[in-house]
Amino acid sequence: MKRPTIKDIAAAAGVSKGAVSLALNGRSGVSELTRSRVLEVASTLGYRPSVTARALSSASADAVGLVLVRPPRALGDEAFFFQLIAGMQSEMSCALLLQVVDSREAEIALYQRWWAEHRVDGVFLVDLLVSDPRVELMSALGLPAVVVGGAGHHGELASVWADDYAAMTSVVEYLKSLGHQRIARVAGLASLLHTVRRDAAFASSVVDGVVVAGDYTAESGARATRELLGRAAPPTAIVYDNDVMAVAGAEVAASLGVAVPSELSIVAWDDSVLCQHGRLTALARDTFAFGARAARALVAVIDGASPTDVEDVLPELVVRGSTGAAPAV
Amino acid sequence: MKRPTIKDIAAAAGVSKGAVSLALNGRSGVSELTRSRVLEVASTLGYRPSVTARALSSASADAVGLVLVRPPRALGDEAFFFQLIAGMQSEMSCALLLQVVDSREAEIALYQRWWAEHRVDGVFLVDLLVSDPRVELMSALGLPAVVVGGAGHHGELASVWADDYAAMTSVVEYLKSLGHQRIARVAGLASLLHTVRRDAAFASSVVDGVVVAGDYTAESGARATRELLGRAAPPTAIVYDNDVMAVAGAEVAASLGVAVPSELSIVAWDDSVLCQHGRLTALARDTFAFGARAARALVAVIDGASPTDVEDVLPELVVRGSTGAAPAV
DNA sequence: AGCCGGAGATAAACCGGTTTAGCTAGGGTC
DNA sequence: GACCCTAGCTAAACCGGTTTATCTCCGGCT
Repeated sequence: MKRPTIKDIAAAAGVSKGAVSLALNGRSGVSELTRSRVLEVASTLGYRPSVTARALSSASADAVGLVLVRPPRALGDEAFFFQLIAGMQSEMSCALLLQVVDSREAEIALYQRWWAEHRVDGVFLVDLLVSDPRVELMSALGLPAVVVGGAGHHGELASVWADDYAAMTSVVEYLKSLGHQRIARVAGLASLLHTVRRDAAFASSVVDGVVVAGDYTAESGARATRELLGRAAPPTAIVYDNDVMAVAGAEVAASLGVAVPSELSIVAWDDSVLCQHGRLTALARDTFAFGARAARALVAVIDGASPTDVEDVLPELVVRGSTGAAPAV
Repeated sequence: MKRPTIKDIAAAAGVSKGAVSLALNGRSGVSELTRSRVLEVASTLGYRPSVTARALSSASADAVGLVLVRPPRALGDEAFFFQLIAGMQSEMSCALLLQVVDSREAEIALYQRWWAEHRVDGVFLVDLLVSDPRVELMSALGLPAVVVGGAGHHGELASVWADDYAAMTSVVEYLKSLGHQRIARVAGLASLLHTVRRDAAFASSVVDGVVVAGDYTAESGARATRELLGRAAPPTAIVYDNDVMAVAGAEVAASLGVAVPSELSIVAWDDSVLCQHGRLTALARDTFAFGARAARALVAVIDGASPTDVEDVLPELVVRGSTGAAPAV
């Protein structure tokens, strides 16, 4: 089997390769008569331009890239990214080049390589670090990019983000209104920008708030919870940085005989089926829509729009059975 | 910024483009002296070959493809695919071109297009249909492919699969050993090959077994369960085709006041965090390892190995709190 | 001495597009 | 009628590789 090329069309239509190219791309330089003839021949031959060849002559690569730094095994449990990817796909007509690597260095090398090879038209940047070298890199390379989930403005890059600071504040206010005083937080990786944001918001709205570090795994969630509940003055409410840790925490509480929510209130960041079935109060954001928004932003930047920052809707607190009034002292 | 090309190396080393190409690819036609000189120049210049250009002259595209036919929104809940993708990535050094489309026709068109454009070196075929046109297509195109999860042999294609028939039989035997007589099944899409397999196994091992169709969504699982429990002689055990439907079914049972497992036993196909937290007995397979195996198979086929069928380990039944002895009559 | 063969290299064609330079014919201007 | 523009098209270069045809040189064999 062999696909028709631009040469075949040129021959069939009795014009030159160049004319065909002009005609197909809707550019001036050919008469309307010729253009329509070329288009007709192209469609009857079932012509599809080769993205590969086109990318070579410095045009579109018809793909955007996403690199995830993560131990591959851990990826499977993170519904967040899959939701995000699904959302991105819904707004893109091109393909997504996805690769999982195990280090930040490999990630940067990969972005450089993709750029050098004209493999992608643009990229998504996720898991933004506090001072992220990728932001600089993208500007230097001139590679269209969208920062996903990193609050604030980043160099010359477009960004799509949710206000973690305000969200954290609202969660704490909610817990306070229920009478909670000793509120703890099980945080995510400290190197990530949004962790720092949430930390800051938490610190400024809670007096004597305790923060324990986690790494998004169930084990770390369980460990942190056990540590917190074993204290002399255990917290009456815990806010977890993701759903997996929250669910693990709820189980630890149950196994220790700590009643939820009468003795301990639990809030999860990011809603999921897991929270729904565990009846956990969760800070829900529409990750799918978030991904879709990011994709729209990237497509816009690739099309030459000047980079803008898009703030996502504020996550909404979905109250379920895991939060309640603070226990009487 | 500009990456060095093969021409730059040729100039720097004082040889021709052709010689550089031969030297870099370890092919004969250049002296060892020249080869080492070229390699040295290439490394000092930081040369990286352009996959795009290489793909054009009918060589490797350094990517493999995966097309998912699915309403994008639904994708996010299917941890299965993400696990699978994560596993694939762990065994591949190249990138994965991922695209979600909404129809079988679009899927086929996309495979053809990717092939025509040399965009991928091979593809994964998932969600195999009973008589799947893609199998024929791959052979016709000569595009390396691996059938993922479709039991049995498929034309000239390699395949990686788990024995659904034996697995279903073992589940039923387990339930029978607990004394269950009225066993029902909430099936997945009838068009999929593995559904047919499981149906056949179910039919041959259960007398008067009831099968209700579902579509993997929580809603369909709930609906099917409600229907089954409303019957004159409701089943004492239900086997669901995925985890989402099983969890939904468990909730329906709870809301109807049907005790699990004393009045109703529940088994889910595919284990997940959802089942773990819902304490559901589940048929667990290591999806990550499954994906890794599929990737290895595809890499082998791309490297010219003759296609083979790899049978995955038999899924293991993880007994949790949702199954127990059948209620006394 | 004459012939053959092979190693080592180069120039050029090719992959499938885009882009630029150049050519031709027709119309308008003075 | 000479001159200039421009529309419409073609030929050719180019992107960065691979591959093939060709050319030269050198050694071995008869």
